[in-house]
Amino acid sequence: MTQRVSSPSSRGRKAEPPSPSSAARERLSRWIAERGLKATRQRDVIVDTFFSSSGHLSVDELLTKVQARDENIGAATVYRTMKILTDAGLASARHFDDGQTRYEAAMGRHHHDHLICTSCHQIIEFENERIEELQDMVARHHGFQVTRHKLELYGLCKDCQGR
Amino acid sequence: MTQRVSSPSSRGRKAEPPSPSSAARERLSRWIAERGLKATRQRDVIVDTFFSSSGHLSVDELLTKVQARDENIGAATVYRTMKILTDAGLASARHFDDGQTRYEAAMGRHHHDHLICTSCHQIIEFENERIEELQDMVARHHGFQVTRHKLELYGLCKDCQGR
DNA sequence: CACGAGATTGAGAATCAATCTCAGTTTCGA
DNA sequence: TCGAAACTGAGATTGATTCTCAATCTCGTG
Repeated sequence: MTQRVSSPSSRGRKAEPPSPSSAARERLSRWIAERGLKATRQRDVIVDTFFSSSGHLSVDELLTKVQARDENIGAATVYRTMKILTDAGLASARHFDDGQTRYEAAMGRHHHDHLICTSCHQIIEFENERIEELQDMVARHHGFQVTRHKLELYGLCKDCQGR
Repeated sequence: MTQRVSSPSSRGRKAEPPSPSSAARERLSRWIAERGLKATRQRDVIVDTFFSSSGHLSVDELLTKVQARDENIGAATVYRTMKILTDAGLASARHFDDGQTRYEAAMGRHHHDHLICTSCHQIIEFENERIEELQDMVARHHGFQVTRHKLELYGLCKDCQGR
C-alpha cells in the first residue's frame, strides 16, 4: 500500500538489465503466441510488475503497484492477466485464510508449503520431503490419487511472539 | 444437490436412542447461559439439524435441511448460530477450495486432516501423528509458534479414478 | 404472571472478492 | 493498410457472508 515501485525515471533510455524474470517473459510470449492471444501494453506492465515484486502478492496489492505505473489499467485486466500467468505455469495462486487470492512466481520452482504469521502476515516457505512422503502414504492407504495438496501452518513468527 | 437425506421410513416408532449430541447440546446451553445469550426455537432447530447430520455441511446445505423443518428460519440466523457453535468449540469451520465454509461437529474430537475428492466431493478424514511431529519440527526450526494448521490432499478417490 | 431490558430474528441492504458484459480499442497476420 | 478477433475499462453481476433495523422473543424480577 505505502509501497511504491520506484519508477526508474526512464528518460527514454531502457538500460535493459538481464532481469531474472526474462525467461518467464519469454515463456509467456510463446504461450500467448501459441494460442492466438495477443501481446498488449497492459499485460506487459502487469507481468513486469509482478515479476519485479517478490513474495505473495494479492491482486489488490499488485493492482496498486500496477496503477502506480499506469493509472488506467483496471482491476479486471489484472485478474485476467494473473489467470493467464497461472495457466501458463508462471505464477501460482494461493488461498490462505484471509479470503484473498495471492500469487507467487512459479518459474520452475519446486513445490513448497507455508508458515503464515497471523500477526504480521509474514509468509515463510518451506519444503519437507519427509512430510510429502507421509502424505503419499496416507493417500495410498485410502486408495486416493492426489493431484495437489495444501499444507499451511498458522501461528506467530519469531518476531511476533513477544508481543 | 440431487442428494437427499433418505428419510428412514419412520413408522411412528421413535426408539429414543441416547443421542450422541445430547452432550453437545448441554454444553451449548451452558455456554449460552454463561454469557447472557438466549435460547431460541430457531437455534434449537438449527443445532438439532446440524448434530443429526454428519459430514462436512455447508451453510447452504444446512439451511436447506433447517428450512425443511421450519421454512421461516433465515440464512442469517444459520450463519449466526454456526458462529456460536464454533465459538463454543462444538463445531469447527473448514474452508476447502470450493469457496464455501463447511462445518463439522467438533465435540471432543481429535485434530484431523482431510482427503478431498475433486470429482465426487467425498471427504475422508485422517490423522497422522508423524506428520504432526514433522510440522512441529519445521515450525520450531523457523522459530514459529504454530496455533493451528491445515493439511488438505486433493485428488481422486478410489471410486472416481476409473472414470 | 406481567414487565421490560436486552438479545434475537428475518429481510433486505451492504460488503468483498472475483467474474461477466459490452462497447470502444488494439493487435497482428495477410 | 485492413479487418477479424482478441483486449480493455467501467460498471453490473454473482456468490458468500455480514450488517442493519424494526419487530419479536426470552427470561430474571417483582
